[in-house]
Amino acid sequence: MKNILGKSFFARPVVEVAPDMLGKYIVCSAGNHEVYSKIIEVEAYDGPYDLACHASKGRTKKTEVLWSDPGTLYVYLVYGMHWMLNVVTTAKDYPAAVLIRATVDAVGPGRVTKYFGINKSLHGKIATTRSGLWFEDRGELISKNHILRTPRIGVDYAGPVWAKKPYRFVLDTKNRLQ
DNA sequence: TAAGTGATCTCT
DNA sequence: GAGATCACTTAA
Repeated sequence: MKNILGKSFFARPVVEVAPDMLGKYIVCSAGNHEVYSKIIEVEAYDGPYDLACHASKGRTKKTEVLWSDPGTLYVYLVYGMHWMLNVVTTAKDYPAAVLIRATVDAVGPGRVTKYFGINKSLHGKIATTRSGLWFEDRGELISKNHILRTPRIGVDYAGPVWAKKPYRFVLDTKNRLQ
């Protein structure tokens, strides 16, 4: 069973979408074949008041994609060398996104994008059609008991409240095997 | 543990 | 234009 995740999947509060993405697959078309991998770790960034979310810095040329339709890809470079892959969620004109932090084949957000060959060319592209990059539900059921919640990584600057929000979702190691 | 790397933002 | 700041990785 391979169901592509559509706009309705992403058009929900980001703290609901994020854990639901665990166990789903990222699929990326590469020439005449497809590269895919199962998602095992994500983080949620929720709106203009979340100081860890880029949208809290204001709507700029860099961040404006966050205000796009749910299912839009938000890709940007950090530390001059690592691309981060995010998916816009919730609703158009509400800036929230899920950061893909790890798959079974690539642990670490910078390594995920390297594994799939992702760069700025996907920034602003829609992820709900079978072109470029999209997400699939391959029928793997994930029990809530197997999802760990922790604070997000690398966002200490966001202040005591937002830095501590348990917006990081990790699939229990026993359930990572493909 | 710290260097590497570059886009972007916040002052001048 | 200069300086600071990053949702990180790697090698040591």
